[in-house]
Amino acid sequence: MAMEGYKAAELEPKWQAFWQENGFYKAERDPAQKKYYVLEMFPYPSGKLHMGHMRVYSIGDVLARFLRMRGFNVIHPMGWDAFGLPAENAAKQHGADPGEWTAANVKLMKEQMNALGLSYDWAREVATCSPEYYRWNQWLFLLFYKNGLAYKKKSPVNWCPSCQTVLANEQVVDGGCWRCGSEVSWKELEQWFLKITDYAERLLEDLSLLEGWPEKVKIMQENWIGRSQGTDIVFTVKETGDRLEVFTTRPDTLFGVTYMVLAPEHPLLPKLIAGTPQEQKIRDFVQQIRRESEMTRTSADAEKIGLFTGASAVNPVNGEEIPILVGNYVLMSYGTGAVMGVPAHDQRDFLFATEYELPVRVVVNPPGEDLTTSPLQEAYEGTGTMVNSGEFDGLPNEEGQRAITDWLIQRGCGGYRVRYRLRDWLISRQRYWGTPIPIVYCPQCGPVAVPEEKLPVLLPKGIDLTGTKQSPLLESEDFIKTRCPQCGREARRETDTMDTFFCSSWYYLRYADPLQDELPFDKKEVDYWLPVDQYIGGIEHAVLHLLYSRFFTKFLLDQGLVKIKEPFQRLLAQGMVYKDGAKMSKSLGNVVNPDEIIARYGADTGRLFILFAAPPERDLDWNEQGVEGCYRFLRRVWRLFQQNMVLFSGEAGEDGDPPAMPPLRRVEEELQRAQHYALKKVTVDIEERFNFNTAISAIMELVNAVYSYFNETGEDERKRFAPFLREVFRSIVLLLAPFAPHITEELWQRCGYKESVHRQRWPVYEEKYLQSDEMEIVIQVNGKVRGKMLVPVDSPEGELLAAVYQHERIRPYLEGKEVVKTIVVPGKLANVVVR
RNA sequence: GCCGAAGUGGCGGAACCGGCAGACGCACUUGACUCAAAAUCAAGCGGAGCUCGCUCCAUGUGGGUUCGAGUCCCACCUUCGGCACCA
Repeated sequence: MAMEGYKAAELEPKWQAFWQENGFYKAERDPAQKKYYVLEMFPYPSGKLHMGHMRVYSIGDVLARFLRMRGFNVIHPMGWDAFGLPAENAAKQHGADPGEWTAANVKLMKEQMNALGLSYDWAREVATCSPEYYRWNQWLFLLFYKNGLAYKKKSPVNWCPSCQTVLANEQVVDGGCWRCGSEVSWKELEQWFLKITDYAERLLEDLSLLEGWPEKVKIMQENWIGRSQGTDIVFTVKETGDRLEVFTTRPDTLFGVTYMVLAPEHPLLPKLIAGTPQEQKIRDFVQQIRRESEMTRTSADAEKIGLFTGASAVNPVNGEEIPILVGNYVLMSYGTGAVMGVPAHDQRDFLFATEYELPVRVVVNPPGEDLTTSPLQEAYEGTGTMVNSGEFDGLPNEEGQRAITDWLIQRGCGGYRVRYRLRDWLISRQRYWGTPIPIVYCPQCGPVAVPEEKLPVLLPKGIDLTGTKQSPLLESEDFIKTRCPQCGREARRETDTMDTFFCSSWYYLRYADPLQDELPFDKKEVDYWLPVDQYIGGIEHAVLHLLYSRFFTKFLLDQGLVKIKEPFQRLLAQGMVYKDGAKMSKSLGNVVNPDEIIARYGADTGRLFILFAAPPERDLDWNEQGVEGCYRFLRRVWRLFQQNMVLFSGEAGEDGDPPAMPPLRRVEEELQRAQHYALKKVTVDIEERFNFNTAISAIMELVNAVYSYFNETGEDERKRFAPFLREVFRSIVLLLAPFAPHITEELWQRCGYKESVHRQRWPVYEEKYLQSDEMEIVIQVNGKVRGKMLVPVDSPEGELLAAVYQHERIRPYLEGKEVVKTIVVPGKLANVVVR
């Protein structure tokens, strides 16, 4: 009889339809059950899944399926990060409606996801571009606004000339736009910001709660927040009497200050230079700096330029007068926009002072050295003893930091200060395809929030996106013209839309209650399902999306809308997918699409390979032959079952009644050990280590073990041990089920089981089957392996050593030597040290 | 420059607590089946030496700790990632 071959193309759609029709992956709140929230970062609906998607979603699906089998009430939702620039560009290029274009893409990608056999609860699907969703963006924006956390201000902002919109700091990568790479320039614009800086300390502190996050991501966030503890010091401008504040982390070097530098944008600057001979020169300089992009201006190798203003500042600690300069390297956006120059103890200042022939004064001596006697060759940035510092001389400089700051506090000219590198989050975008910011400008009342019951402010349709106005919404008179919600007079709407990261900062909460139309989500649902227990996504969001989401969660906690401090309990940052060592890209022509893989081998093979080729957090190289290998493995499993279906039929027990199975022999016991070893290994690898690659290899080993068992035994033995072999076969299917859901469902059904394999409990290993009465131990002499032997498991050390000394391979090494020491590691090895 | 991660066969990768380095897979070689091929099954597969049983060498480099180091410590090299005038 010809054996039926493995036909993925037939069985995969069959089972996908079956799961769908039977609502297999619907999740319901059930306080009696322990929940588990598995979430993968939702995609932008570009129209096509790529390998990176296939990888994240495969990882998430294995976890979701595994955890269901472990008995958790698993929520595994999916949706669409559907606002954004590509839809708008498609509209410009092909005249498509962004909404229709997006909807068509969503449909395509959803089909692809289903073809991969991903176990999503589609009843919870959300699309951020639907009014039912973005309405709550607006609602949340107003909540921020009412709490003083959303504000508008005019400031120099990052501008991407190609995307024609502003960018948040987090979205500027190496001086270029995160999306298109174009060099980012400056623009002075009135823009909406969210006050994420109010949460800087908590965002930093609570990183310690995130035990399940990769250290790397936490460090990146820590650096981004950039907390720095220091002192604010008030100098006085001699000529005008103005206060001039600086921030420093080295107040101990205050006596070493020999000049001061202001940022070109410093508000005091025009006053300082007014009417001086150098006024015009400095104005030109400032103009020139402002035209430069942030990239040029802040790149580390840009030349440091300083110009003397002619004014001088008075050092509060010693009344000394020092020159005030203006410099291109001082940033208005950090600290106070003014820095004190201490050339002796800061290498940057040292180089600058040398260039401009400013004095260098040592105020900290390294232990056992005196730097004051000869000219410095470089700055001394280390610790030491204070000198040239009046009453503070002789103090260790760390103490001096406190002493000087306290001294300043007493005289009202300074104090301790913590500063952050983090800036407020700029959320305005001059784009069409985004959430309209729900604000109305009234000539009488100023900016007014759109009342809650008037939400959503709908995005108008039929806008000419090829227009040249600052923002596409300015093209629509119908949209702009409105009435003031307060006084009813004619007013105009805000035309900026929100950064799409706003949408993705809370979508994981909406999944808990996706149809809710009274609130963004019902607290009851969110309190049950949240936090996300396992979040999976790309490392590229280490700062952006993950920081914003943490910020939202903390704000919502303060507002009493959620009761969690952190949204994502555990985070898995998966690596990238490469092909032949290079990034997959159209220009290289090395793109492999999930579609092709599904068509050629089936989803199960594709999933298996992408999980087998590398551990999830590492980069993965796509290799066609590796895919073949996984395909071969699945066919091998298929054949194994097809050839042994008799085990599952009545024929196994010839007489009809269940035959008494004879006691297992050594060969069966070994197979049983392999079985339970795999049960243990796969469980631990998925649950504790996310090492799907080694989990899969353990299943392969078990299959290999079955093959070799069959090689060593005959037909009748298989029949005799059928009940045992059935258990082994069941284990294989169950272990493989999360990875290859279709083939396992088919095999399970063919074995005669009625209920789905995905509704089974995860098999549990038994320690007793892992043990053997004999073990092979390694014998070493002086730490080198010299032999092996089989010993009873719990043979006492003495007996074991006696056997070692008698061992024919070992004896030659011991002859004429003195045994100095012996080491016995139970179950592993015996080492004899001789001299 | 600062912070972080990683360097293991021809390749992807194992080795979890310091205990047989190279699991599993790919590629390759050989045998069986076949008219032949594919598929499949079986066997081999880090390097060198040789009396074919072993011996020596081998986890980026150089040191160290230890009976024993891919694993721990010190220094260095290389690659990748993040930050980068942050006062």
